[in-house]
Amino acid sequence: MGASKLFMFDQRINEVARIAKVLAHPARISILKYISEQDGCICNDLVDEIGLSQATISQHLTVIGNEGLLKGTFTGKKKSYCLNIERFEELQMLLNSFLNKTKSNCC
Amino acid sequence: MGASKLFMFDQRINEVARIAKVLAHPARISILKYISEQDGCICNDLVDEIGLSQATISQHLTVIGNEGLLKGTFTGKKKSYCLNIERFEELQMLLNSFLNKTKSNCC
DNA sequence: TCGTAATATTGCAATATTACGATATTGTGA
DNA sequence: TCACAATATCGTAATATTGCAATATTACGA
Repeated sequence: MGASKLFMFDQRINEVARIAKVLAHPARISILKYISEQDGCICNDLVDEIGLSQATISQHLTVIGNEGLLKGTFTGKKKSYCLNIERFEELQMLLNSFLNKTKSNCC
Repeated sequence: MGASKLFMFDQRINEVARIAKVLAHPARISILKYISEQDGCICNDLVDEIGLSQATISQHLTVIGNEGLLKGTFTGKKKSYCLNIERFEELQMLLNSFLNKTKSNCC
């Protein structure tokens, strides 16, 4: 019942799914978009921009961060987030590697 | 509280998230992988292959199908699923379009 | 027509995710 | 040190997803 039979899938497959999960919520897409547009940004900007509560934004940032997609630096009491481009590209490549392999043969 | 504040995000953003959501579960990744490897396949094969119940597999197939990723043809009482490559590539392009735009500027 | 095989749907239980108020933490400047 | 601003974490409610047994549907062959 319920979820989490993840154990039964091989690592590669779980990895692709995990990457996709980060992108699977519009708030996180918005956050990534905004961060990239701002060339570094701040959580509170996101709260204003996206219109979700500070707690919720912070939570989404954690989800994105857990996949290694963010570099955050404190400047004073504010935290500047920006993309970890290397990791970002790595994930994009993993995704595309799966997608390309999948579409290569078909009926 | 809880979920679904999707209305507040623009269409483009919701679309990317929706695409990612299809890929956000290892069972669905496995299904896509298996279908592509088999050059057309059958639901019951998937049940054996993936080890989830027939009902669950069928459900996942519906999720994948709702994004237009499957073409199913009945041959007798069996249903042959295969990838809708055109749609598959379209989604891949949408994803990459977002990812590329996002990573292009950074601090 | 019946029985059977393959797939879909329904109903429901278990989990996971999302959201937010309240509170904690951390750093700054007075 | 104290008050304040920015961010993180906790607790909890609402919603969504996942999974399966049971049942329905559909198509075939006898």
